[in-house]
Amino acid sequence: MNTDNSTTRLDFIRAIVAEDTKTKKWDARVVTRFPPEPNGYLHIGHAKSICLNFGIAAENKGGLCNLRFDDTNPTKEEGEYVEAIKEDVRWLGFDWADRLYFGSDYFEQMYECAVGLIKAGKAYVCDLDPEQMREYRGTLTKPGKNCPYRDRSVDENLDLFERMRAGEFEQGFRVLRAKIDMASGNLNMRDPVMYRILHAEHHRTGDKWCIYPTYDWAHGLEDSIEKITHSICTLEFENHRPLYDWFLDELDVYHPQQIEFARLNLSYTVMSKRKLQQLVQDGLVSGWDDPRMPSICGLRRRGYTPGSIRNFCKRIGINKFNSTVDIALLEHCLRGDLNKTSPRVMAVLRPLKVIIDNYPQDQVEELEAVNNPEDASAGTRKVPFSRELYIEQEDFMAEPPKKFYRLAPGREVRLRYAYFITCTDVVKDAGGQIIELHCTYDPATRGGDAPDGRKVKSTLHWVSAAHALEAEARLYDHLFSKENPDDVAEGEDFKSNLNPNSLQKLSSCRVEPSLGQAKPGQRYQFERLGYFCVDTDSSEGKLIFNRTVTLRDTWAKIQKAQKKKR
RNA sequence: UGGGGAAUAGUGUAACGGUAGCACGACUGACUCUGAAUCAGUUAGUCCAGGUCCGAAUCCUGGUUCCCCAACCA
Repeated sequence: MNTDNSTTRLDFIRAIVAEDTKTKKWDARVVTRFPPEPNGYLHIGHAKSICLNFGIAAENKGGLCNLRFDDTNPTKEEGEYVEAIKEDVRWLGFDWADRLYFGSDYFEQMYECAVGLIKAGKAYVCDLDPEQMREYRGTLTKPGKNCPYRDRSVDENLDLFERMRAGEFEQGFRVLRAKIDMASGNLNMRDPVMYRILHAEHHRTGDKWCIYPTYDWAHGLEDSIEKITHSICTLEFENHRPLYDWFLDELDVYHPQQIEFARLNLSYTVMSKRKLQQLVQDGLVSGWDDPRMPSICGLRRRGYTPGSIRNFCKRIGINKFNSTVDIALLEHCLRGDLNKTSPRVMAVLRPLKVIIDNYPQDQVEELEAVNNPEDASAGTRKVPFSRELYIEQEDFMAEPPKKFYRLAPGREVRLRYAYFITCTDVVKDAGGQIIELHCTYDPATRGGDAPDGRKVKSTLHWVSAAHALEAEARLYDHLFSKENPDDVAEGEDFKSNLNPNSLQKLSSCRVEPSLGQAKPGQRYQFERLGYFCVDTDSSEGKLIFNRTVTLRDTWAKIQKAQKKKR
């Protein structure tokens, strides 16, 4: 039974693609591309675009999606980002096969095209400096005016452009502009710059070039050269579409269709490259791969699965208006995936010692535990049980409030896969802090069931004190404490909304011995606590776990509600 | 009198002139050796005002609100 009707309900972009395929607009070809600029790391907003572009290609017979680096600005871009981006796209589960391209590979062709445009009288070399150009451009409400260089002869333009390429001029002096319309209501059409002089080393072309194409000039050409059918980009490029079309029309070359969709916004986090960069630079997070970051590498380190991110991207839809998706949906997708695949294990985050007074002093039993109730093939494992154990501090209350049905004085609970125990005594230190519990166990309940059929209200996780491994756990919460981090008081910025409790490190956790071999990246469910994965900082001698996401926690909600009442 | 986009439950999205549906969240309840998962249910919506029509989220008119654009960034 498949009630997933997402395949029959097409978003507006897929609808366009389907229609074009039907009418054979592009000879029934479907070719998309994901065109990152290698000047930073990918984040989950990029994942939306990646899933869209690679997804559309995969859903259509013979469809292709290229990975193309839009590397037209050597002052901002670096080769190191290229590898990181490739790794992230691959990790997300997409394959560009042999179609890895770079805008810089087309520089020569672009140059030839520009020469053609000059010859056609559609482009000219302009000597205005940036400030003058701004003045000539006009404003949103006032038309611009033609610059004095607009009517240079074709020969003069050709000569100057050639000399720009030859490196005769200083950086910032002289640009090549398209001759369109200085009075256009669309500022992008007011004779946009096509080439600027940049005496900078390019990560791929080295010092071969000192003029570089701007986005508007380069992007459509890149799409055209690669015979892209649907050039999908974000909303802010809508104003650029007339220019995209103008260039390709004037050049009279293959002309893809540009389609714009809305970026992803997520509650409790920021998505702009600039802001994320700032968090890294200011040391407010440990790096781009800090598990609290919405970057792909951050999510990966946190323990997110590629499948959960893909599923999320499928469910948020595609539209043309700004919206903010509740991060709870991302977490829902994550839990859904992790629940099916994560081996269960017992770990105690904040240990409280329990002594089973009537359990033989040096006896150890190996009790059988289920690895994954969602997956019978995951099998079972043995967990050691002994007289001294640790349970979770919050699983005991000396004076239990209503609806607390874990351990309390005189109360009987089950230790998972082990025995029923009853609390007989509470030991406190001088300061009144509970330091250990004394309990008795019922030998007849071995394995966790009472032969007389009596029930207990709750089941606790535990570890054997002598056998447990010490570990560190890093508990994460939302990076920002406000749903919209940009919602700030006058004079403040988004950083003032950082959640001071977004990271909590617990260094004296105890985990069951089966975790001794755990390798970085491996994911587990710590029963009753959440999903955890081994951090890259972890080593054989020092286990470190990241809490990927908590389990849904009804008790926490009840507590919250009770607190509110008071 | 700049130009371009867009408005559907708290959130995200369907419905393309014919019963406003789905998911997340929240709230009930069932089940439970994870207060998890699972299952059942409740909650709540067409930006506003007119108009066309037997019938409007959808078409028309006029408003309102929000987003993008004045880099030699992408």
